Amino acid sequence: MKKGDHLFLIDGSGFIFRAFHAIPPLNRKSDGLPVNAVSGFCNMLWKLLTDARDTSVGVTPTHLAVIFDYSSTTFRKEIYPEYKANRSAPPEDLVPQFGLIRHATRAFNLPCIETEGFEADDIIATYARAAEAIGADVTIVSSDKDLMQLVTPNVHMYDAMKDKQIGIPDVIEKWGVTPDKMIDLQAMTGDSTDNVPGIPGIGPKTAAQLLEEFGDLETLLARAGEIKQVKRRENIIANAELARISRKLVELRTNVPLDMALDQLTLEKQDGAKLIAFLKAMEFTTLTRRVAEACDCDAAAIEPAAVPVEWGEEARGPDLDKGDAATEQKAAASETANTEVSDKQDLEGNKPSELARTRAEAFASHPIDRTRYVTIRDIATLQAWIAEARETGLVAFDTETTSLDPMQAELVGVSLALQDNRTSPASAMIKAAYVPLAHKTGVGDLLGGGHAENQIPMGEALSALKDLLEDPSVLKIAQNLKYDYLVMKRHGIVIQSFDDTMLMSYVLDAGKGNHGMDGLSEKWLGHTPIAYKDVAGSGKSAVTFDLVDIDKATAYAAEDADVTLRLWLVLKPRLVAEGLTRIYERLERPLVPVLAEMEERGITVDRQILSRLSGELAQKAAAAEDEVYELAGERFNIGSPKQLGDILFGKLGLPGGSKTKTGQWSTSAQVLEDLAAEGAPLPRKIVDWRQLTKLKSTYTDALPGYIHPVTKRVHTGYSLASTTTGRLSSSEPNLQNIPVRTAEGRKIRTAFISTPGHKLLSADYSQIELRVLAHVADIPQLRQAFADGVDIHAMTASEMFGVPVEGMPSEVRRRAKAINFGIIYGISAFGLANQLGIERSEAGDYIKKYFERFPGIKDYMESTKAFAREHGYVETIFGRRAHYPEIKSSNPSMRAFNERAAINAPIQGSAADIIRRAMIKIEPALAAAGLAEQVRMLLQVHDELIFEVEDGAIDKVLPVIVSTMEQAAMPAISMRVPLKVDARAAQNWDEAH
DNA sequence: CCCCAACCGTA
DNA sequence: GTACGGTTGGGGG
Repeated sequence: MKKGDHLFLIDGSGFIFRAFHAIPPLNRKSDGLPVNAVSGFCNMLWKLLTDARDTSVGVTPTHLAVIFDYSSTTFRKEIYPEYKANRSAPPEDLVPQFGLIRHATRAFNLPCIETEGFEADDIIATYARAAEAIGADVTIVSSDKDLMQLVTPNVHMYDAMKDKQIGIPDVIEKWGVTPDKMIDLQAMTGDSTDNVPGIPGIGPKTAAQLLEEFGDLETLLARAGEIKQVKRRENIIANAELARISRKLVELRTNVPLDMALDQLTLEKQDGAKLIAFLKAMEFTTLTRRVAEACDCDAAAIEPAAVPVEWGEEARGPDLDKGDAATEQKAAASETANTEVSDKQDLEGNKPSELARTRAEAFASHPIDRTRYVTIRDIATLQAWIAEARETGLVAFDTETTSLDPMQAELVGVSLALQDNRTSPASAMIKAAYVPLAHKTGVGDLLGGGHAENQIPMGEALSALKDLLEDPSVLKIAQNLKYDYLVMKRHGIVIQSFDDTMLMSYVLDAGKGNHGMDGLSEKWLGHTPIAYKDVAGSGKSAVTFDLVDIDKATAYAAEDADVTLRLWLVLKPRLVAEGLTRIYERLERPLVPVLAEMEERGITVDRQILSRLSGELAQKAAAAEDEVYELAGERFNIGSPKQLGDILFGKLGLPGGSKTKTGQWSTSAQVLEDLAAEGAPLPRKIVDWRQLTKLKSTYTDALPGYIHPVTKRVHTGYSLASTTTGRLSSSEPNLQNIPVRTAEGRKIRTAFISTPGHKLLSADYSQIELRVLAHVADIPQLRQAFADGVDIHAMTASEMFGVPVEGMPSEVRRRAKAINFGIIYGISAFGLANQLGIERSEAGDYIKKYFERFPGIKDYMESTKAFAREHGYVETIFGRRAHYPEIKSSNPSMRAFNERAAINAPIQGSAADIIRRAMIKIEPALAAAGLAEQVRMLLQVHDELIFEVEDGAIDKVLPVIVSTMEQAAMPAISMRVPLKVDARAAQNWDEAH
């Protein structure tokens, strides 16, 4: 072997397990012998031997060996007798395949290597290092994390089942550490399948974080006293020795005595007849035919080989850690394709944080070049792009449509961006294209223009795109994917495997401005994309995108995909570096399809009811208006606070209350109520008029305009990334602010109805934010009260004022309730005084008293503020961050405002996280109960979920929903306070609530 | 035509 | 005192 050679080391035991679980066991020989793993193994080998160049490895091997485990009694047992002690017997159908795979290896004329006392991984490690020392390149065919410690610039891994190369950046992105730190990481996290103990309570994320901070395990153990988290510190100190043993278990030996020298692994010519004989025995007809073609043999003339099958115990060497189906599935599910950045040229960053920077710099030297964009006008070219996306496993994707409303939008074209691996440096080169599908000609033409020429027919293009978008092995990257998801879903395409750069930015930087593409592009790429209005015009002259010239459309649309891919390359490693991957993957990304489906379903709103209410409101408002003019002595625009102020405080000379920030007299409801209390009749009428006109204009008049012409339902849009705390927001229409507090307002809710044969089911969390407060601040009395299910505000009042709960005056309870809410909002004496209509000094006394009774609350507030000042953000109980960059402002009121917001955010945000988790879990929970078909989740209103349920299924559905919601924090967080959910079903939203 | 302030609906 | 979005009036361009 010499410099420049390429050695392939195949982890035979690992592959067989992986293939066994990945390939359906349908694949049996006619006599019933299961051969699915053997089949996968043979196909993979053939592919690598004949056209490895066409896989993502991209090179042809000069040397190759298949390595197996010999037995499970290795030196590791001596270090730690419990090593792999908990493994279970392999599945019955797998047992005979171990022997068959060794036969297969020999049939391929390949070295079949195993050494007693050592695991396959140690042999692989030894060969890899030896080859590397000579200057050869190495590809380890395996996706086992235990081998990732071997990855270097010259040693790659290759996941044959996903056709994915794993290099340094991939290890970093998956585990948050460089490959050389993998040993330390595994030593800390342990491995349940191998029974490697590790340090209890330390998972991959924590381990990566600690390694980023301390450098390596030994340093960490030496300086463990510096760790702030008490429990973590104690765990690490107590288990230091266990960690050291674990390290010995996971560190691979690179000095295993080798039976075959590297030179003996030279790839030999195939013996076609021998291979075909084996393949025929296995009844692999397709592969037999291919091999026969390739070696120009007559397969029919070759007799199947006699292959002995070992069913029994003596079948050697299953390496069970690779065989834990649950582990494998989890890995496959959590790993939605990692970056495919090739690092052949550049040794990209040693830390994820540096990777983000390195890439941003790479983009600076390869700025966006719109002249390179292409317009795809024929199906063959589109197919070629799709094939390339399959190779790289990564594609940025964007749709162009006729509307911002995904329920109305007509698809006009799609754009794609790919990493171009043939250019160098690979990390910086991206190619992008636009596929026009429904552009029209003749803008300004009276006939409205016809279909533009040279566009791929919509159906043909969609069918090709469907294969790509639904392929789980290709990661689709989009900005605000929910939009594209809905548009494509309406065309029968359900996007699988995706990332959303908007959501990544949101998870990283909530509270630091918007997460729109143009802003992110400026911020991370220093590039200003073409403005939409420069392409489609604005205002009266604006046209829909189908009327945009295709060349202009290409520049605009392809750029969007290009920018999106570049953003992803920068944001993905940042997510890892900041330890936020989990939040993104568990709390953010899974909500995209959930919300998209809620938006798509919509809810029925009864036009007649609203119309009748509008009439009633119009009459009442007109009557109120007349009375206002009567009392004012003249007609004026009541809706103008300016004119109203002139009447009230000028003409009538009523005492003005507060002023607005522009110096106008305030005419707020609060001010008017105060004036009414003084006995003036006009202010009361104004308040009434305002309520009536508000209900009419915002709700009864506006809602019918949102009824979709086809579905006849109202489809709100949810924004996942527009609040600082993690709440959703709803718009067009906003269905999170439908009136409920007044009887008049509640009538509007009666217009939200279920479809025939169904009921609306409303399930809402009771006092969720106070419960979260009791949990995070750990207040014994509050915890007890919630555990006992008593009236929380009455309990608070009783504690503070010494009044027994029995027979408590409602005013006393009201004050306690206001204080409880005030606490959640980051209380101030000013605000509380305002709320209760008392003196500021009195409010201050209440707060003081409250802090005396519940000192933990004060502690929580102070420590939250200190945390916010130190880090610039606060965290929810699940680790979501809300940033407050102005928390150190020199402006006292600005600073105080930020402090209150920072105190509120973990409470509001944790509650938001809990309901997010519930929303993600609901569908699977219902499906598990066999009820998925009878229920549709329609709306979310911060602490409430509204479902449409088939009449007959309500009794079964209700408990599933209630318990899913109540258990939603588990298992991530075990709440110190129970969560309580109330649920009810009725014909309309008013009665259900 | 666009933007802001004021106001008010929800949790 | 926290977090939103929608409507209206009104001013500036």
